[in-house]
Amino acid sequence: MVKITDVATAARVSAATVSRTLNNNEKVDPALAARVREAAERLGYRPNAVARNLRRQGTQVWALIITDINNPFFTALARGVEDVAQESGFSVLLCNSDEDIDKEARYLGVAEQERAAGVILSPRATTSDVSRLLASNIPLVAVDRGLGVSVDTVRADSVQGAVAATEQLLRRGWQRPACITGPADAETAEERHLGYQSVVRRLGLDEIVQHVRFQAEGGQQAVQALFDAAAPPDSLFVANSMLALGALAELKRRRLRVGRDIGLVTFDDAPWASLIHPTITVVAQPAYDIGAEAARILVQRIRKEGPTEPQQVLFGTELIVRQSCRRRKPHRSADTVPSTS
Amino acid sequence: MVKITDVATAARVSAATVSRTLNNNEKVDPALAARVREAAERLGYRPNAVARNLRRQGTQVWALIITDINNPFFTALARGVEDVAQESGFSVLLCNSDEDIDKEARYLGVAEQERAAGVILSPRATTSDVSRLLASNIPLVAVDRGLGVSVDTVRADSVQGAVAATEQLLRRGWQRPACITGPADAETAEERHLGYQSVVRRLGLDEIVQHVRFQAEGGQQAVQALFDAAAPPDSLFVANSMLALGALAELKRRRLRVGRDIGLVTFDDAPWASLIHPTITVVAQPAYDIGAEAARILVQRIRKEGPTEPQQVLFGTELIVRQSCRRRKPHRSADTVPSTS
DNA sequence: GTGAAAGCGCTAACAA
DNA sequence: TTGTTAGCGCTTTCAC
Repeated sequence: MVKITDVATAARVSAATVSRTLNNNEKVDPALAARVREAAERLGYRPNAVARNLRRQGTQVWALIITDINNPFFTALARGVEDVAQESGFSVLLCNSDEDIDKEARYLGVAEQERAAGVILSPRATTSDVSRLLASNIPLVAVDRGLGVSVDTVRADSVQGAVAATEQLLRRGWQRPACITGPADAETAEERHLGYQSVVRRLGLDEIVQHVRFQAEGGQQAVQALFDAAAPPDSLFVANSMLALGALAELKRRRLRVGRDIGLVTFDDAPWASLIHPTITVVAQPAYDIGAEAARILVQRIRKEGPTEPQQVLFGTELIVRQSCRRRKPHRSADTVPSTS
Repeated sequence: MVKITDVATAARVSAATVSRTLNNNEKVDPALAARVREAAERLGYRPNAVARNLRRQGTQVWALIITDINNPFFTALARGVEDVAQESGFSVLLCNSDEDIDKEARYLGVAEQERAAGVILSPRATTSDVSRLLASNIPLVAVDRGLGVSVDTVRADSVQGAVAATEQLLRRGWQRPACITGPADAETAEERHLGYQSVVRRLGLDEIVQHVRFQAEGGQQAVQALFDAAAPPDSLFVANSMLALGALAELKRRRLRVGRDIGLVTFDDAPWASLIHPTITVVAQPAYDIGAEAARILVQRIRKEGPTEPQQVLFGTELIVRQSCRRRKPHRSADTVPSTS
């Protein structure tokens, strides 16, 4: 492995000059600089980032810890983070906590030990322990879900989105909507539940809620539980697209026809939502923008610019009405049915 | 930031003893060890991994560079990598090259400079330049796609899968299958094309091929081109699920009914493939296993175990027949049509 | 079994 | 403008 002193020797200058040239920090004599670059090129020199990080007491790497790499919401968010990071000279270490509090803790530990320049975290629970990170003065931005402690947070308005979704079901004439959501200690799960709750309570309807893991299997289990029960719902508000995947599969298995026998609205406009039959009515979140905004805030924190108090950014959501919330019978041929929305 | 000397002072021992205790390498007097652990705990000491890496001349971090984070195939593969890495004490830095040769090069550079313990790469093209990495003696395993140079490679048998897919279309009575695939310099794209080609040539059929970007937009464009042409195909073999997403959207827009007007088989069993209408016939790859196997090989390389010559692992694929390759008309109500397969 | 001391490769303060 | 020097925090001989 060729190192800086090898380049220095080859270019007949000191290591400091090589460093200065390659970091083009200070003015170096063009002739020397040329010799340095030529030597570095010829020897195939790659600066050792580990040594540089140690000396500089800091890295150029972020940890982005998300709860589910299979969820298109998070991959879109990750792209938003990545694009802004790239522009600002940072690399992104993407970690999948898999909705597992231990994995999350492990990754937070790695981020701390590797002295990440910053962390963007989608917390598994509001009680996720980030105290060590804060104690280490590593800037942290929470995305999608908030934390018990006060940190920069970027998310969408889950309550409002859930209200809109539930009201849409009722507007279409459904009368017994149930809510399938994630674990109660995950902020998005609870807020979407609360939005649903506020609507059904206001109208004096039964509150029917299933808390399950935020994964396809959870959605499947929830549908099983709901429709094996004595008084099944007539429609579903589903809190994210992974749950929807499982729920739809199970409904299909039971030959319950969405948009006819059953109404359905789900959070997140997954790529397949407009493709399946019937097309799915969704509450879309600006996932990419959430990630990009979180990244912008993180850059500010690292550079110690901007406001000192924690920022709270709340994006709006958009209800995209498609076929799955319909109640009346569709035409004969499903393929040619225009959306009734 | 508390460092090892602070712990040493607090525990009234030397830094060396703290290091030995915390790495439980050598035998340390239990009494001292207890004092060290107590002090480390009390002060909230976190070893600085950057310093450790420099001293040890190596890291515990892998770079996993994939071409599309939105593609469920790659996220499943990533989970396979991650699980094995975790078991073996490594962390995985996931990088999304986004089918962009420059981004890929940038990430390869980062992996090299950060002295990654190993790299798993899904090469954008067979000509992707990994020479620097090899020169730095960083173990490299190619996944999904091969490279021009001879390195450990783990992938599925694309040719065989493409042959099976194309034959399935013909078996169902389709007579003008087209192939929608990725850029010709991506190995999977070309092999899937070749599999298709071998079948249509053998039968003397027209070879109708669209090379596009391996993304949803590409699939859309390909369908536009194919069906705006003078002699459109009657069926499609699509080389991955992202292309399929775009192709299906465009077919839907054109009111071409898959499984009736148009036959379709695609690579990759995406989560939505069995959910949409009609359900999609796919060539499934063992994505998780490919990732896990690549990770196992990488561990071997890092530990300098196992065979010295490059390993080539080829997984089989599985044709899962569903509705989208049908030709005869389905029953009236699409929801209750049983699969004809 | 423990401590002293060297040094991983780089950058930044200080001298020249 | 350039070189000399110190030192980032840790691990690992080497001597005791």
